[in-house]
Amino acid sequence: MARKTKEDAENTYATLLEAAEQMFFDKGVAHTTLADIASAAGMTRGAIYWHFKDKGALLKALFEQATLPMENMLAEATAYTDTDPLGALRHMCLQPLTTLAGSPQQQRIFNILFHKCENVGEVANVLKHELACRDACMAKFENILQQAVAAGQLPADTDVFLSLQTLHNFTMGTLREWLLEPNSYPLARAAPAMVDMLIAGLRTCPPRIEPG
Amino acid sequence: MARKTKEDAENTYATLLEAAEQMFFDKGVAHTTLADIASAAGMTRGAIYWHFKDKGALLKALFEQATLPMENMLAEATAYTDTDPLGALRHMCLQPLTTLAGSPQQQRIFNILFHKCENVGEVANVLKHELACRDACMAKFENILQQAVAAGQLPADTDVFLSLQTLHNFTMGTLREWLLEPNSYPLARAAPAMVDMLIAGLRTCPPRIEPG
DNA sequence: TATCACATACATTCATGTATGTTTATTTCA
DNA sequence: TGAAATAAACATACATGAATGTATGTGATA
Repeated sequence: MARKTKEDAENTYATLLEAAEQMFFDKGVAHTTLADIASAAGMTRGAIYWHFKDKGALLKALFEQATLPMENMLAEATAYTDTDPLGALRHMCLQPLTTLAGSPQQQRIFNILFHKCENVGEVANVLKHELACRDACMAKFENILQQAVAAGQLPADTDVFLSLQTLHNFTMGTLREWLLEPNSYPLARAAPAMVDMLIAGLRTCPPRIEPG
Repeated sequence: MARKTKEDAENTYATLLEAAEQMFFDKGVAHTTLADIASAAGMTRGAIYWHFKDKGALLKALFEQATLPMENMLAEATAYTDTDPLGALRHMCLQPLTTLAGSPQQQRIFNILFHKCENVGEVANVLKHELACRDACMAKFENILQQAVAAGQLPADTDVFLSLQTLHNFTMGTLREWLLEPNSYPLARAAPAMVDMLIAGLRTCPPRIEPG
């Protein structure tokens, strides 16, 4: 057609992102063609090539929406200072689980991340940013764990690194596995019990620094 | 070339599988062409089309190698009868972690499973078998958990289902995350400490059956 | 009137599937 | 037993379709 108003253009930009999200979710990143996305958005590939360089740029724009909540969590957790490290830890473990359970859009995006894309080549490059965000989160986590040890909430010989890994692995695994069958159990209600169990384990039998 | 002896043929079959494994690992399932695989195996696509119907059949054959250890674990766990359910549980949680840590080939295959393929369309169909195996494992797990409750090793009001999910999520998450950076820590040595922590949490603060 | 925001048309590449060729191990039969 | 026939185990060649990127067209808007 023709030139639209600036608002119209931004609208089609968003529409294209939504269509991409839907198509990636349905057919996987590698198997969705730009024609698929354009068609789902009710346009042609011309619109896509106008707003994005290629499929990789589309994916990157899509995933950048997903890192925002992570960064929010980071900022929020920083507010929780040293009054109750273990409580902060609990909160930080819970946060991604409950927010995911409450946001269908995040569910689609993380479903794409976990199950609908290959971590190779161009996509891997896009995911570098996610990894950086993850590392920042884990650094924060480790910091809080150390505070918990220092505050006497955890045994002195706790292996902070392994504790960190355990919590992280559980969290990521829960996100991934729950997304496979979101109706198998209510994540938002179940998450507190799960996390409390982990923290109880952390207090009674934390991973110790191994000799050798 | 021409007709080889039967042994030769089986040899090329295995070679093709190895090449596919390597290429899937390097470039992802969707982005590896049959020409890539054939070339890596030192042959042409003719060989592939002779031994396999298409790429999906190749992938299926490759993944069937991966389910074998799972089924072994299942059989092995069945041997552990009701003398010590919690001990059996510990063993079953540990098994996949330690075997993965010890088998480079399993590491490649599971890496493909987790990070190098899209769970959509044809591939999703191939993975149905894995899911079925997983379900069998989880049923066994649940059974053992119930035995542990019955034997008094776990509180009577333990939510067996949620306990199961928690352990399962941790296990899958650990496999996935460790494969992203296998050198970040020695999984085989770390796994016992991690699993013991989880089981301690299970004993001291298991997920309870929620009212409502 | 220029340019924005697309749609349309075109050229190219690439992967797939199939059809056919080729060589050699088996089998068969005299 | 030995030669011809068959069929196994691939390689090669070809046809097809699909996806991409780009080039160009076009109508509204500022």
